[in-house]
Amino acid sequence: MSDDDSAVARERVIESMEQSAEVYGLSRSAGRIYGVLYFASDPLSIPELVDETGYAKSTVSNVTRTLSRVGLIHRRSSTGGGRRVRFEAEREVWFILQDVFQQYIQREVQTTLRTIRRAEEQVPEDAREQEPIQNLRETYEDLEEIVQLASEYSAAELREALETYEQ
Amino acid sequence: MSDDDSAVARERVIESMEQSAEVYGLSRSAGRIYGVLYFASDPLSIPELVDETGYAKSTVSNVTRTLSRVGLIHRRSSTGGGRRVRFEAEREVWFILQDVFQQYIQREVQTTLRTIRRAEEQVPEDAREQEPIQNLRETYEDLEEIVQLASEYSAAELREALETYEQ
DNA sequence: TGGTTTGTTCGGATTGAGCCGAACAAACAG
DNA sequence: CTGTTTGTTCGGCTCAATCCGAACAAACCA
Repeated sequence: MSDDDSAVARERVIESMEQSAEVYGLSRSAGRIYGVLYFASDPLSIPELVDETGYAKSTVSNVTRTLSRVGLIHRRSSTGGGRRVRFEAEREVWFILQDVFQQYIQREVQTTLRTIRRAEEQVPEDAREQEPIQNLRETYEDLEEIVQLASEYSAAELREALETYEQ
Repeated sequence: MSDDDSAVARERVIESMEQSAEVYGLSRSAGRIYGVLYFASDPLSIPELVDETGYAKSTVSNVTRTLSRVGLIHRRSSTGGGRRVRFEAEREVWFILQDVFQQYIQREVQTTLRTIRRAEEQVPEDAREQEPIQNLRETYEDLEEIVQLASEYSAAELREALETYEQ
């Protein structure tokens, strides 16, 4: 029966999202809730998400908050200013990856670079520590530039930039 | 006193490595042990690492194993085939990042892509699930190609590829 | 107004990761 | 051969994350 096939396929993809969520530093429940919203044809409320996922109301409440903060889903304050809140998935996966990129990698690279630079200023000229710190700084400067540029391109542009390089 | 300054600078960088380790899915102890080895002028044995880091012998043993597996440090079986093992840091940070890239991101992208493709084959032609799965697949195909190409370039090459694109 | 639905917040149970110390195994030194 | 050094493995402790249920607050409905 084709309905079954659809359901199975959908479940497979959602399970895959659960796993991906862990890689991105989120919980499995976050992956599942995002997945359910990704396949939903309309925005869902918290009770509906409770039905679909089997998680407790409190869990759904907390997870939707973090997912909204990170930009994976969007809060649609219900029409009429009512209390009922609905959530919609951000379906442009590339946007999500860019966000994660910026919020995690870029921040990480920048703070690391700042620390390295301060350390490099502090270390005496002839110290044994000077060279390794300098090497570290140079790599991270490359990295900062790469991450900066990469975050500005779309997936297709990025792909093309890499494919056409080295003529 | 310049020795102090060196020590402080070194400690700052190592603390930064502790933090970075967490981002890469490793423990803080892994970051510190790598850091100590990164600054060491010679390869260090487990007892020496215990002295330098303050961690228990068992912790150092376990952490060095995982760090070796991931390629962050190298096991130097002692001269003469003795039992004593020494560890040396991989100091080409870009190599490390490439490895992490390949072992985590690339693997993750590929397994996800495989799951998506299987799901896409299974889902009926006219099902509501078809389009979102197809979108997902297309993004991940771009992503796979990007990650593949990026992992083959050096930091400088990658930087240049992005900088010269679309001038 | 009183009852129902929705969403948030709190405390607690469960689980897993990280680290430790002790026991063990293997190599070496005397 | 005996004692020491080195490295691994095992069980246990602690802490943090995840999730749950209950209590609460806010909006809606009759």
